[in-house]
Parts: sequence; structure tokens; C-alpha cells
Amino acid sequence: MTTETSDSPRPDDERRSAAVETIQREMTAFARRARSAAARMHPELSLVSFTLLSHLEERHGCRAGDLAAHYALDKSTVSRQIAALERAGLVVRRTDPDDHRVHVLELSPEGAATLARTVRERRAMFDERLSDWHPDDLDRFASYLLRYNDHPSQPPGTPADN
Amino acid sequence: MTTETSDSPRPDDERRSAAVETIQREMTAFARRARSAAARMHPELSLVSFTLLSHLEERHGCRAGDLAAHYALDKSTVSRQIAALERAGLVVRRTDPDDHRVHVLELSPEGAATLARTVRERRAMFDERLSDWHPDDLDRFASYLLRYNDHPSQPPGTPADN
DNA sequence: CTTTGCAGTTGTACTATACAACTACAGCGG
DNA sequence: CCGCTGTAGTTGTATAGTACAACTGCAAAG
Repeated sequence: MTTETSDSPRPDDERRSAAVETIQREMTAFARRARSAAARMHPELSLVSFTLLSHLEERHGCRAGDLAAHYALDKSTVSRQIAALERAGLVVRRTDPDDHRVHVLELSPEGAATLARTVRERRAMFDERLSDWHPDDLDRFASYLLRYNDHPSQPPGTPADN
Repeated sequence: MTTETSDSPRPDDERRSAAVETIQREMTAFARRARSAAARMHPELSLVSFTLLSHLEERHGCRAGDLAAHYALDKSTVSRQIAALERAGLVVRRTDPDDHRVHVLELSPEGAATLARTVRERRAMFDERLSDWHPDDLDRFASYLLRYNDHPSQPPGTPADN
């Protein structure tokens, strides 16, 4: 409050503080909007369903528990999401022959198609939104986001070492 | 598909595409996590409540409709959120003497205190998370986020000119 | 064969949200 | 003054996403 030296270059702490403040505010603003924006864009596939399908595509199938762990969701949530996706015909679920407790999840052809369509639509949105950015800026922004997100997060089941 | 020139420097379009892909993926990942992370950190104040209180602080009070418009929320959602915040004693609501339809919303002292505490906690989290970043990178990241978010968004009541 | 543990499902509850219908009020045209 | 029309906000109702706890079914250890 008393460190008003506005005509000299601000110390690093102050720059840092201002930048962190902006990052916090803007990340928060983005997070607030993202779900409803996604929902309005793809009434067929919520943000969570979309990410689950993406994960299945990347991994070429996986187990429900993997999804829960990876996305810090409760296993019951994943169970219901997957059930809905199966009902919609986007995911197929088969029992692992080696361990009958395990259900292996995979994209159905329709699931892959729906995912591809959604990816395309999202891509178009991002392309449009970032169309006037210089490629160098895009690269830097992308790497900052990677760095920001490369951070461990506590799953809901984990009591955060309490 | 036929533009395989992997040994020569990639054309701008391809860099662009890769960067946009990353931005999309990482923004999505962040959005997915943000709410639950915020909820786990502040059981008292959801991300939405937090932003509503912040807005009230910034504007030194405003109307419910302003919040709805600004945050692209339905007026009923805002009404209930504000009702909950009022019940919790964080917001005071009084009728505008000039127009009895209007309810002017303001932070209560407890609301200001709670908001300040939450801001502090969030700040600490962000500070820790960004502690090993160079100030220049923080500045750039912040400005990229500002630029990214500086984009119009359709409120839910707006049928997007259909 | 029993016990213990893991993978996933189901029961229940809560929050955020939207849309539609409603209430209360303001401002206008007669 | 009276009624129409538009606006601010509330309430009814429905839905989605989520968590926690209790349960089922199976596996692996003893």
C-alpha cells in the first residue's frame, strides 16, 4: 500500500502480483463460462462426456476406474456418465475375461463419429476465436497452459492427507 | 494428409493448428477441473457465488439483472444464488426507492470479509502454483488470457439469432 | 471355504442451472 | 383515472452433474 513508486520500474514482486491477479481472474472467468458455453454449442455431448470419450479414444479403451482417477471424479459419477453414453450408443462396455470385476470401455463407431464431429466443431470455434493471433503467440500461450495444467490435483475420494 | 514435409520447417498453418489443438485441450482440461477444485478449496463459497460477490464489490452494488447479463446466467439462477447469499448474510438486498421493481444488491460487511478471505486463499493457491514462473512469463500468460477472454459470449436467454 | 479387498452400481441428496409462468411495478395512451 | 404493455425479479418445475454411502459381484489370500 505504501510502496508507491509509479514512475520507477516496479519491483518484480509487484509485477508478479499483478500478473497472478490477472491470471486468477481470467482463469476463473473462463472456468465459469466454459461449461455452459460448451453445453450451448453441443447439446448432445457435455464437456465431461466429451472428455471421457476423448480419453477412450486416446487410450483405445480403458476401465471406469481409470477415468475416475484421471479426471478426479467419483467412480459413481463415471459409472453414470458411462451408462448414459452406453445408452446413447456411443460407448460399448464389455467384461474383462481375465477379471470379471473389470469392465473395459471402448468407443463405438457412433461414439467415434460423434466425438470426431464435436472435436471438429470445437476446433472451428477455437480457430475462429484465435484466428487473428500470431502463430508465435499461439505457441507461447499453448506452452503456458501446458505448464499451468501440469500440476497434481486431489481426487475427491482423497482426503488430501488429512 | 498429403502435406508431409516433416523434415522441413513446418508451415505456419501447421504450427497454428498444433498450438490451437493444445490450447483447446488444456483449456478444456482446466475448465473441467476448476469447479470441483474451487468447491473443495472453499466449501463456503462456490465459484459462481464468488464471482457474484466479486462483481458486487467491484461495482459497489448492482442489480440482479446486471449480474445475469454480465455472467450469461439466467435471471432465475441469479435470483436463487443471491437469495442464498442473502440467507447466508453475505449480501443485503434493498428496494430501489425510485423504481420499486429494482432490487439493489450490496455486500454486507460479512460478505466483504468472506470475499476477502476467499480471495486471499485463492491468491495463495495461485501464488504457490505459479511460484516458479518468471515474471515475464506471468505477464505474457496474463495478457494472453485477457486477450483470449476478451470475446463476446451469448447469454442463455439469447437464442443466438436463430 | 472364509475373509478381505477391489471394481463397479445403485440409493439418496444436493447444487447449479434453465425455461416458463407468475407477481409487482412503471410508463404510456386514452 | 384506467387499462395495456413492458420490465425486474421470484417461484414452479425439470434436468444434469456430482458426491458419499451402501451394496453386489468377483478375486485373491489364508
